[in-house]
Amino acid sequence: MDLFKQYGRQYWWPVLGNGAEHDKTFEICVGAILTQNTAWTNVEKALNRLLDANLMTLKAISECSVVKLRKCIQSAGYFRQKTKKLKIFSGWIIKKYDGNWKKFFAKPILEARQELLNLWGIGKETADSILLYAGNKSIFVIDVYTKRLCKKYGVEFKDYDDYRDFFEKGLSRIPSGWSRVEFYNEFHALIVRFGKEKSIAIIHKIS
DNA sequence: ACCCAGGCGCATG
DNA sequence: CATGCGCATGGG
Repeated sequence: MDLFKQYGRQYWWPVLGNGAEHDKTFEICVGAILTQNTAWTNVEKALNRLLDANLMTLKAISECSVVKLRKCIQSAGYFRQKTKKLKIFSGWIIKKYDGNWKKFFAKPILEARQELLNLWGIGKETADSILLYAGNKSIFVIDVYTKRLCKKYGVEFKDYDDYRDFFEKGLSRIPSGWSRVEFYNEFHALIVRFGKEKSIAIIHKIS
């Protein structure tokens, strides 16, 4: 909470306003995939290019040519892999859920998570980001910053899911006025920024 | 000229 | 099981 007082809301996702009617849930998923090991500034450029090209929809991405898609997302790096990832992801949600997010997010959370993990190109962090930020599911997202923070305080696990349990159990009391989802969202964002700026701040009593 | 960024899949020992 | 490596761009 000290971090929160210091920095305030981070407003991570959502999202590019830009007036245009596009699928914001999808935009979050695209961002989650494009930002894999990549600076967000580079991802933003790619997202804007996709918007400008009217490609920020499931249908458009899954139907557009590989060459065109690559050009749009080039700035986000690893563009060959990421093009494939976006196409696989889009094709899957269209085929299995008629492109209807509600149908997918209606599933029990762990089933939904596993299904994401079964897709090529979606690992645990990306899956959890999609569930939390796109699906508003209460899943705590772990990334390198979170692990670094833990290590600093002498907490280490070998498995990703052990970190996740640690935070989800440790953060059992949610501050009043916050939903669990909002709190996870904000907490994760703060950790990332905290890591970036190497600020001195204290998170106590996590567990 | 390096190093890093909101990872992941795959090959190797 | 657990490391190691390739993937690619742009900013410090």
